[in-house]
Amino acid sequence: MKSSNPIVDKILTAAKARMVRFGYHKVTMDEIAADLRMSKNTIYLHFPGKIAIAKALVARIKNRINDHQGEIENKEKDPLKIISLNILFLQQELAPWFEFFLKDIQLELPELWQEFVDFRTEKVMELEKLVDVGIKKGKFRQVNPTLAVRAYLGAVNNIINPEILQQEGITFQQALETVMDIWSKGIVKEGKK
Amino acid sequence: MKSSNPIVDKILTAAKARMVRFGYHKVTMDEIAADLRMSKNTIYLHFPGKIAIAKALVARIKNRINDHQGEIENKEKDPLKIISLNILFLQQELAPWFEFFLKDIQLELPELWQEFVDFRTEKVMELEKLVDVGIKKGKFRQVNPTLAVRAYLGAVNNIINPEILQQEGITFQQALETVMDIWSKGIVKEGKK
DNA sequence: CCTTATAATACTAATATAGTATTTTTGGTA
DNA sequence: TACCAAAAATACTATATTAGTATTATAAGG
Repeated sequence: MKSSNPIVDKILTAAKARMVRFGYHKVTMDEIAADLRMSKNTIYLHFPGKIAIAKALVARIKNRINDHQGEIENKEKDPLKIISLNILFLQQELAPWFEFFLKDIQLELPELWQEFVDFRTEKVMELEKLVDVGIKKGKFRQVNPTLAVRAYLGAVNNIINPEILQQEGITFQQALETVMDIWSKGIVKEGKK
Repeated sequence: MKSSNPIVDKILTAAKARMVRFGYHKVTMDEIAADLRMSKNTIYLHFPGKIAIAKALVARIKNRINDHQGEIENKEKDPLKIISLNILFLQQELAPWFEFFLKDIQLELPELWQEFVDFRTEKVMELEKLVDVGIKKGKFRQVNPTLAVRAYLGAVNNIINPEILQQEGITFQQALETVMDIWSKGIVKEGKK
């Protein structure tokens, strides 16, 4: 993994901070420079333009996730735990980008958007394989792995939300355990089906 | 429920079609007029401006959902079924707006955004009460109703997706049944816990 | 006090678009 | 045919936005 120029890194970090919140289009080069207390010219010294920043951001997130990949599988043996940790990590890293940044990118830089989506699909498919293995081993019920993973992803996504956590007076970790609990055991009491 | 001018209705329908896909900001009055093969002046005859259209759209969706409210409860008795139908309807009606339109509105017309979010919260809370009743009656396990409903909403949201349905070769209805199945019974085989 | 790097500032040139004004077309009616 | 709305087509204005560049000011090191 190539470690990049620290200034380049600072620029990307500042760009990410804004673009994740407001989208690609609405963030101006002036704002990024102001955040960094850096001249706009200095930014143009390291990047040929705004588009290059978007591309670098996508490259960075892909690297980040790929770097962390595989660590979990070495430490955990329980397939439920492996799935849970993977989904947690994926959602934490990827979800923020979809909210605003990728909505803009989808319209303004469709090739880059496709690259991001393909990457995500690839990662999700790896999770589906894990569920599939669980089914084959007789540990899971005969559910559609794709739908099961998507359902879990959506559920986690909808609960990683500071507002709700605060409102419910629970920690992030507790919320995830609850979702995992529902996903694995369901909400219906046994014997009541 | 007041039935509005048919021209006003046409304008709103055209505006919705675009704004749901591209957001409020990116849709121009010229585009709406072109879609309708109608002069822009005619639009301005019925609406004082673009903002008024956004407000009317929000008002219309609220009316629509409120109108359909309650029908389900009269027809169904099984709480699981009631929850399922309610979540389905809510997600189908509301989810498309969040994708692009509300992202823009959140930044450009925050009061209107708040109105929409409050409305949604209100509806979700009604669902939580249903889960709560299920728990009190001993039909459901002792799960956090808020998280359970959010998890379900997120799961449904992540599966209402033409691409996935096609890829899996299943119908919309089948996908919903799967999600309901997982949500109620979990993915783990009984006796394997 | 000179030099270099970068911050601060100013500028340009292109683009977009809400809203209005004007002209043209159309379809109904006498 | 001639007239007359009403709405479509077209043109225009006025404003805002902002990527990218050029210029000037400032500060730190030698």
